[in-house]
Amino acid sequence: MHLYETMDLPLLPVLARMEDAGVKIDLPKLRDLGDRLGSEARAKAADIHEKCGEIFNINSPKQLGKVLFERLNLPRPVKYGKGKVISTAVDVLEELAESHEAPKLVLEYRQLTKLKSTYVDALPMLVDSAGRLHTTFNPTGAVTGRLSSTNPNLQNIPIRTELGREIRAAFIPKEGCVLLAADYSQIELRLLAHFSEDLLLVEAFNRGDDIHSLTASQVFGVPPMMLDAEHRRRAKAVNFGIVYGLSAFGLSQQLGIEQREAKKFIEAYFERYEGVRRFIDRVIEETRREQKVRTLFGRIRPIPDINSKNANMRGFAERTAVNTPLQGTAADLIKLAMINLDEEMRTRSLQSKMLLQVHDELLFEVPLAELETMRDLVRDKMQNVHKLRVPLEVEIGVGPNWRDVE
DNA sequence: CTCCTCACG
DNA sequence: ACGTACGTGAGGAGA
Repeated sequence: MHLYETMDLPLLPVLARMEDAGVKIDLPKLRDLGDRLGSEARAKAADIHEKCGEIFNINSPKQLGKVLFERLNLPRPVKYGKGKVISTAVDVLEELAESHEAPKLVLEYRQLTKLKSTYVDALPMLVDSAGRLHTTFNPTGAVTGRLSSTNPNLQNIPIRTELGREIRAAFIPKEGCVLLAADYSQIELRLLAHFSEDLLLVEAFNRGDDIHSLTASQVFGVPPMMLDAEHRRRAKAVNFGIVYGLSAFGLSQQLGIEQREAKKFIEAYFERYEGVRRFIDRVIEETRREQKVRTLFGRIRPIPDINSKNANMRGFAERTAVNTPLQGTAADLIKLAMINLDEEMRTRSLQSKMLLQVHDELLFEVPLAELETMRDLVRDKMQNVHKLRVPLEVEIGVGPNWRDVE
């Protein structure tokens, strides 16, 4: 039996049904939001032009760079951006905000125009006559085995800012239904525990401990009772870094700390989580021999650059080799769960519809009469999709729109 | 078309 | 000494 037969092929009709179902959109809400974003963006632009003493196209990184670095003479970022254009990306503008009012305004302007152009203006044009929006899922969209979503991409609907969440609130269920969102909690770290068999990590997940607090306690040498929010925030970044194949530089950028300090955190981490260190070493070594990595279910990703003479390319390849089994196995697991769930829903003639998959989350439209049935079914099929050395936890939220699911 | 930027997990 | 966190898709600028 190959992956293709057990997983990728059976997933196709499931994806087709999801695409066909589509998700209902609150068009008046989007229109109101568009008006708000539009007028706020115009006001913001006028403010920027006044503070800079010049009218220019703020959307043009080239023109913006000229104004900031030549006209206003703001300090150039350390990393010049090897090209001709000096970077005006978020982290650069955040730093410049300390020297002048304009960069902060530009960031606010960018948020408004991003939300308007990419979502509020673009999505309504794709809504069908029934008020529903249909994406296309690409089953092989990502090299790791993840899906991707296009035309429109419904896997990057805003959630991180209050204003962005207004867009999410425009995703609604049809009459008589609610939306049910189910997401795997820390699935990649659980898979790291599974693969590495690291004692601390496995036992922590089996006890149901807060994993970021544990890492904070281990890395910073602070007793659990004495941890504050900042400890936990930094530990969370360390855990993310481990999954991505971290470097001291990357962690220091992420946390805004010295590279020396980041290096100490990383060393402390591997001293405590020896199983994780061995796992990373083993994956890199195996990848060097085979020039490829595999997920738990045998999905293969070639990593030819793992033996490159170019240290930079080799570094990329090594981080990729570490990350792929984690990201890729998570993708395999949710694909399997989707197949099993779809099968069960059809067998039981349920009217609920699976609508979207966002990498570690599934979204359903559920008639009120099926709510408790679906809660139990979704949790069961997702959590028990495959037996691992640690439990898989699924958080389920229900609500009148995609923002207010809890 | 490529580059930059930024939305998500 | 070098450049650096993994994986995507989309819109606007500019050539």
